[in-house]
Amino acid sequence: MPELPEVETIKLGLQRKIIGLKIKNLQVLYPKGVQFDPKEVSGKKVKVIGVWRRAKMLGVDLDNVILSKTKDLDSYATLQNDNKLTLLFHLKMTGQLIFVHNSEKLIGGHPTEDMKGQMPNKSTVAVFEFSDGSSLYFNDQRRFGWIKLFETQEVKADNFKKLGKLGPEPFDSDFTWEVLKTNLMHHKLMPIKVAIMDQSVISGVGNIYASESLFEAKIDPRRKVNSLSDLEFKKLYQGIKKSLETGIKHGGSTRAHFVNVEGEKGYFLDYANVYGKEGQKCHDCSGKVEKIKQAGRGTYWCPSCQK
DNA sequence: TTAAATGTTTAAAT
DNA sequence: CATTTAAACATTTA
Repeated sequence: MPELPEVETIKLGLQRKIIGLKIKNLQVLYPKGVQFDPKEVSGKKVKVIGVWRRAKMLGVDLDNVILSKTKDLDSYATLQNDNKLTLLFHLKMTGQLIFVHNSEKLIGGHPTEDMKGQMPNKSTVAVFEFSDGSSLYFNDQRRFGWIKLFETQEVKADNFKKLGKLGPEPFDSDFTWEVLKTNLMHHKLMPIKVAIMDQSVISGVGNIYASESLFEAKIDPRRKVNSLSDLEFKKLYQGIKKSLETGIKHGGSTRAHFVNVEGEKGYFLDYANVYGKEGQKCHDCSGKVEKIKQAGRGTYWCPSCQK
């Protein structure tokens, strides 16, 4: 599930909580979801030194050196990394990462009721047990998600080339509306909503934020890419950034921050303008939100203000 | 019972 | 060859 904002939120949470911890054991409950030998990271010999995100993937850098203190958690990992290991997570549609320490819980990913309950549960794929007694649970209802193990320098080389053909990160400074237009125009005849979700066009936008972005930009999701004007590409560029920012601001689709048993409040979908709002009144006009199907996926939009 | 669910890969069709 | 669509993956829930 998680799209960029959800994975970003999880990243920010884990950076605060697991950096510096040593992995005592990796327990695997669903072997297909863990594509390496768990012994390679078990036995207290590796320590978490960094957590990062690329597209919808989450990386956890491991090392066995003593670290000096740094404020910037992002650059932490890149300081010293030669021939060290990196865990790579993809949560796909229904993945969750749940960090538990004493009575505290950090949850992120696909929102379900059981994520608040006892761990592990029936959807638990793997459990990282740290030497301080805390644990990180990787749950995945539909079991599409996975964890892989790479050499850090290998996975980070050439702007994460190993991870596939990935478009620019939406918040990188070299991502401009012109870049967005150029990449989208590789799919001239595709409906704009379908094209936005291609990860080689732009990284991290999935089904929720594609609908939200087009609503922000007031563009009909069925429009062919080559029918957009430059002004509309600019509006779409802004719409993508705005909807992703809003998602991150609200902690992604899940709370994804610390809670003490109580405290479960709303999540991003409560703030969405159109996603999941079929039949409801449009936030911006007097129209009604509709749902259509595009490339096998649901698209939500307001026909009266998205032209 | 059928459809759909926040993703990606691969095969098939155009 | 390039582009686009559909199926597949596995499970739960409406």
